[in-house]
Amino acid sequence: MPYDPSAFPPFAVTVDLVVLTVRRHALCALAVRRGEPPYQGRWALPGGFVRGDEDLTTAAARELAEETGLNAHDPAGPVLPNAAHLEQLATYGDPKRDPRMRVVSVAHLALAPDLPAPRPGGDARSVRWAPVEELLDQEAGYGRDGEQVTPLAFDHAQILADGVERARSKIEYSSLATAFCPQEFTVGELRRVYEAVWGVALDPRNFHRKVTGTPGFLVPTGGTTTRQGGRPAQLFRAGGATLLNPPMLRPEA
Amino acid sequence: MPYDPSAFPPFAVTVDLVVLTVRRHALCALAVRRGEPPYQGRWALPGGFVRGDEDLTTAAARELAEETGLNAHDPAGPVLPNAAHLEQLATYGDPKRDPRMRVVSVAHLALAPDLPAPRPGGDARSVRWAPVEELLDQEAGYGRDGEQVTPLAFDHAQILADGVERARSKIEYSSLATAFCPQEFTVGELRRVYEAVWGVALDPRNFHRKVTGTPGFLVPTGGTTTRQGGRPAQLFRAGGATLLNPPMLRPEA
DNA sequence: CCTGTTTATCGTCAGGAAGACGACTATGAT
DNA sequence: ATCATAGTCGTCTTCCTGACGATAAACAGG
Repeated sequence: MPYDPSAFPPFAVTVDLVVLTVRRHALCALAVRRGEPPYQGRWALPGGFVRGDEDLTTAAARELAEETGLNAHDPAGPVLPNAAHLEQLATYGDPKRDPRMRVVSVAHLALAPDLPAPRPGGDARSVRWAPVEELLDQEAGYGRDGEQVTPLAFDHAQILADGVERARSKIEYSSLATAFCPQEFTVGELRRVYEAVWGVALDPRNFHRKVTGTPGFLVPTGGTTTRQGGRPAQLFRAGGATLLNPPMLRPEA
Repeated sequence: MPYDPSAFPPFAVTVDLVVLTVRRHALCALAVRRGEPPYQGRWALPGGFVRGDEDLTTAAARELAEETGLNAHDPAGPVLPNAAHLEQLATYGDPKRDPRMRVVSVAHLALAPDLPAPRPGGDARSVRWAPVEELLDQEAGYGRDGEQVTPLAFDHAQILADGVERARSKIEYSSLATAFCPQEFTVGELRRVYEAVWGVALDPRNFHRKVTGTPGFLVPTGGTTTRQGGRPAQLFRAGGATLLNPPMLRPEA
């Protein structure tokens, strides 16, 4: 019964990317403006077709590089300067999600540090970092700079919401928040990542105690910096630990 | 560039199911024997093609019903007697995972209580509950009853391992362990679920304090049972809570 | 130079949760 | 009657967290 090669409906398979970063104390996602129907002129998540000989993760990494110039971080390989965390998020396959044909999209989640160049990819006008709050709040109407904000194309609002929720919960029990930081960073910078992703204020003293007391989370590099103003802060790199035990606790209310 | 309808490679899309239950103090998964090449005679996860007009979750629920007679549990609907938890697990799309053609499989995870009828589905000889340890340990060679055990077909060993890991971590911070129990169950039965899924022994006194002290986890029904021998135990139903805060802690070593 | 502001870092204390484990209870089996 | 088996309630110690006081090291401006 299964696998009759002559009797299965053909699908198009795409990858869509939720690329998150923290800019100006806000969690932002990469959005591209669609140049053709359907949803012409609307913002959408970057993505594209999976090629015939390509793995899903490979396709996602390729799209990520095309849009941002970021390399997917290979846990086995060396630490690259432009490395982003990349993982599979979920797969969306409602028969009506694309009006033209049956498309199944394997969404991926990428976490990147704040990029010096806002739009290193191909065409500049149609790619931007937008606060996720702005992209998800369909009632907002207008963004920060007066640009009209309409709901994201296709089911991308749902995909983005799922990606944001994944990131919010995953930084609780893993060291993934460091993926939002440059290679060297301070405890305060890491704290501001948590505050931006969770949208809450954290006590600097308790946060400092927690992260410096978790073995393998942070490794001091010896240097200090004063780029945030105030007293110089120690610089750290991400340690080898990936799972935090006990986890960071996200405040309730 | 994206979505040129004439220029995308066609894929077959399937759903594969990791159906877990707890039988005789062991975590077991549903396996079907393949009747045709490739991997003829090997055990595999149940699954099948997604139909042309069908959502992914719908396809998974349909396959689950076909193989086990279980209904997928709809959180919004009433509590059905034969309801299993069903959620999307991950998607597997290596170009070579099926030697015949390009197949992308959206794996789903289902958790079911121990079924009175071991193989309620279609053909009986070729479906069985097997301890996951047996299915995943490719060196085992022979199962409990002398039946030869070979590695699962395709990449199903990886899919099963991912599903088991998802279940193991998810019962930590959610009330999902109750999906392995009948509608009414005792604290001891719930504890044996945790012990089987995690493969560890838990202190009955601390476990009792924890689960009865977590608001919304368990609701006493008033009845008692002595089906486990010993002193009669209170019967409970699953409460409304889905997230456990603080979570159950999985012992380290 | 002194003062106020900002950020970083250390310390203290009370409350809650978890692991270890003793004690008692209510069944059925011998 | 005695024992074995499960279930349930308590106690104690330890660890972690949240709240928050205090000090340190930079910069800005008068």
